Amino acid sequence: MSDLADIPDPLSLERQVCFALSVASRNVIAVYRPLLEPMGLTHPQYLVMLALWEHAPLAVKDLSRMLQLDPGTLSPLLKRLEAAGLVRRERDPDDERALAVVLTPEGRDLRTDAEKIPPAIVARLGMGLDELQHLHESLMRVIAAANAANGHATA
Amino acid sequence: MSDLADIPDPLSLERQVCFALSVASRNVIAVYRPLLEPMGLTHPQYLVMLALWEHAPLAVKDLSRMLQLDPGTLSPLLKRLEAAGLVRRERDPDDERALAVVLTPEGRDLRTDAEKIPPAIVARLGMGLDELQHLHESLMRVIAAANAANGHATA
DNA sequence: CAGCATTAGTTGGTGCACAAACCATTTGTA
DNA sequence: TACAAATGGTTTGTGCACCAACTAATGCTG
Repeated sequence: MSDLADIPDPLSLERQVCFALSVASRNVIAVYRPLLEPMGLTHPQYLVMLALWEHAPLAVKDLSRMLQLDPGTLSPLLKRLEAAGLVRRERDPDDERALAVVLTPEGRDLRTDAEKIPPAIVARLGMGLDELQHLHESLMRVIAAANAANGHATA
Repeated sequence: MSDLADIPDPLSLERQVCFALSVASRNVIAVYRPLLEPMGLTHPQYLVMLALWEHAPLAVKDLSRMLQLDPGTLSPLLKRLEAAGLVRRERDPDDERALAVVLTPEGRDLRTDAEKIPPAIVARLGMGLDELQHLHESLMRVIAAANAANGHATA
């Protein structure tokens, strides 16, 4: 008679793949929170600002592709950023459907504060840069694998 | 004159740490979604069921510690699981404050379906088990580092 | 050029996540 | 034994995240 207690539990084992990923994500974001809060940003808003500092102006479609986020998620988020005075949501004159999200001067200036965040995070985590780099490579492979599994283009 | 374009952008570079983590988490959960949906479970609910299949009965406090989730998140989630007929929320007779979350027969039976999920995920991702194992170890180190940074006990 | 499919964004609904305020039970102690 | 502190959960409010349905502008094709 097979004793279930003897078999290494696949549910317990595999739980670590998805579970560790979501816990790591949430807990690392929690490290960002006290640093972002004085800037008046949430973590997703911070990511949007990163994209804009690098590539503004951007359409919702572009942000959606870069951040791999639903337009339905970005739409209200961008309105909050606009209400905070960091961005403006204009219409692209060449295509009246598309939005051109641009930075306000205040939004541009916030970059100075944001530059202090990465070193502060690394210091708080107390992990080696090489290990973080290595983790990043692993994550990129998982992202590619998940995107392929979800039928997204490999781009 | 310093040309900013020449400097490797710390904001763009570091973005990968937090950003890759959240994208990987969301996109891997998206791989689970079509498998969990026919079971009537969301991914967080699946994690709660995993904990219960292994350790029921559990108090909200125990689930909160195991899954590293706020009690305020678990409370309505457990009510939805109860509404779905998978768990019952009883009172611990020894401590009327504590809840004893127990599995219903339907909740217990669902484990049979759940056992098909881990291999299906691995197949869909198409990644080697060794690489997943390696990723898991990296994630555990990040979780420990983040917990330390957030002032949690190292447990 | 008329009409239909496509594309860009928004809206509404459900559910997760966190923080703060709150309530009830227990525990510790003066 | 009364009462204050601590503990276990719930509630409320804000903000993500996804999906499906919708609107408006554009493009394509007969």
